[in-house]
Amino acid sequence: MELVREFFARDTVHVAHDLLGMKLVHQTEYGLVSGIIVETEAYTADDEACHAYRGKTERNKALFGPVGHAYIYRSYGLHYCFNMVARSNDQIAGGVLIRALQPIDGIEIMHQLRSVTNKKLLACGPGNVTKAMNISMKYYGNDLLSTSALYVEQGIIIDPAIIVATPRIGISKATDKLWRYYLKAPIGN
DNA sequence: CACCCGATTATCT
DNA sequence: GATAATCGGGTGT
Repeated sequence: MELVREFFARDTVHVAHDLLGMKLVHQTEYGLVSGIIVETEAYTADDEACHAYRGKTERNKALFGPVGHAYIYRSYGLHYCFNMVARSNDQIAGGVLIRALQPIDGIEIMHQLRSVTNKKLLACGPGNVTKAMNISMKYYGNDLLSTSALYVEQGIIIDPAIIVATPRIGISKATDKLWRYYLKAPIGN
């Protein structure tokens, strides 16, 4: 079951919270890989830690584009990080960083794409999510709600009681905002 | 136009 | 725990 566009046309922080439990699917050249989203972070245009904070550039333009599309950027010149564009009508830009997945389909493929065997660590960390899912810049700006190789769909229902909010990781500004969400307990299949 | 540094991670000690 | 790898915006000359 696919998500509706309106899901992403809400406050970025709410979307980041609600994306937990959703399923990210990628039809790769090696086969189908998918995982349940278990960790996210919200970034909005009025937030100093957000790439869109200083205005629109060639690199971050997707954050200003249509909601439900992909924003992908290179981090530290080495890794790729995957975001979903989400914002309400009164926000000019915003996105949700996908920090970790619980692998569901194509676990063998992920093993080949990465060199770790521990399933818990397969797609843990934003750079590792893109590596394990084989997501590259070719999906920059792609619609994640239309039928294509890379999309999100309804996953499992998460008990709000097991969702934890903490400051975001790896940033030096706006660390007072509790915009990182993850699951306190591992989820069963 | 040069310099600085980051929404990170693998690898080494 | 510390550090290298590596690239393109942002900032200020």
